[in-house]
Amino acid sequence: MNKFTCSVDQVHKDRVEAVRERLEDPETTERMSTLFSTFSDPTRLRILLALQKMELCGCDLCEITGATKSAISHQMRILKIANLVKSRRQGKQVFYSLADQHVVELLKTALEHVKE
Amino acid sequence: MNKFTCSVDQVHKDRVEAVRERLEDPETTERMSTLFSTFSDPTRLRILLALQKMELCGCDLCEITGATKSAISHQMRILKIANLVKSRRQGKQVFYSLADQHVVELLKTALEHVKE
DNA sequence: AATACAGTTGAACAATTGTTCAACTGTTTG
DNA sequence: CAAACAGTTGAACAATTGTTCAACTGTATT
Repeated sequence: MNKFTCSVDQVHKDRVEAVRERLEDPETTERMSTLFSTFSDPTRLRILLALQKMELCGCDLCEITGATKSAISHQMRILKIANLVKSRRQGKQVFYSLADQHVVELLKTALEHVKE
Repeated sequence: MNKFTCSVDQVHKDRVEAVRERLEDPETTERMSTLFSTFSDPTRLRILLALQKMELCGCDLCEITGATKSAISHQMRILKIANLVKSRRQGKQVFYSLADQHVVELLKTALEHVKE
């Protein structure tokens, strides 16, 4: 017997095949899981929720989240790579804002879910 | 100077206050991040996407994801605790299905996002 | 009653990851 | 030009977490 799977002859070969055909491709699921990962960290999530209210600089985000400048900077890098936020420099400060409307929609759907 | 935050006297006390008032409470953000975490694992995500197509037993999920029975079982436990899937036993097998419609909506929104 | 199959459980292990620390760059102000 | 402030960077550390392994439970079949 195969160690990694069950003996499929006995269980729903038809169903497995049908699901396989309709299932999203590996690249898509990989992207989706990465997207969810980005939203799953408490600090990043609060950053996104805060930026949903208004544009904010790094120090504002430190104050709001209670994280250090370094921690915020590391997280903003991840959020920028994920194309979830954009930034603009104004003098000594860097202002961050949400990159697109999809973010808002995902936050809204999740918010509705946790509030039942 | 406070090691954990910046010297706020110099940066947007008004903005920080405004965001603080409108920001979702800690319990809500905690729940949201937990929800996103549950969706962020590739195996769990593919399980959810598969169950979106039809009800499946544990062995079907082994075949579809390529994971062992043990790994699937561990993940199903997490998904059940999170109230994302429900299960029913039929003889030797346990059939799983999505617990509610919110899951579908979240998957749909994320899917739209990654497909641009 | 014995065997086979589906699924569960808990401990151990490896991999990932968020934060901290220290040193750094860039911009403004005195 | 020097000091102060905002932010960046990379290495190190600790915590979390998904998988594996081995032993187990429960159900059906012979």
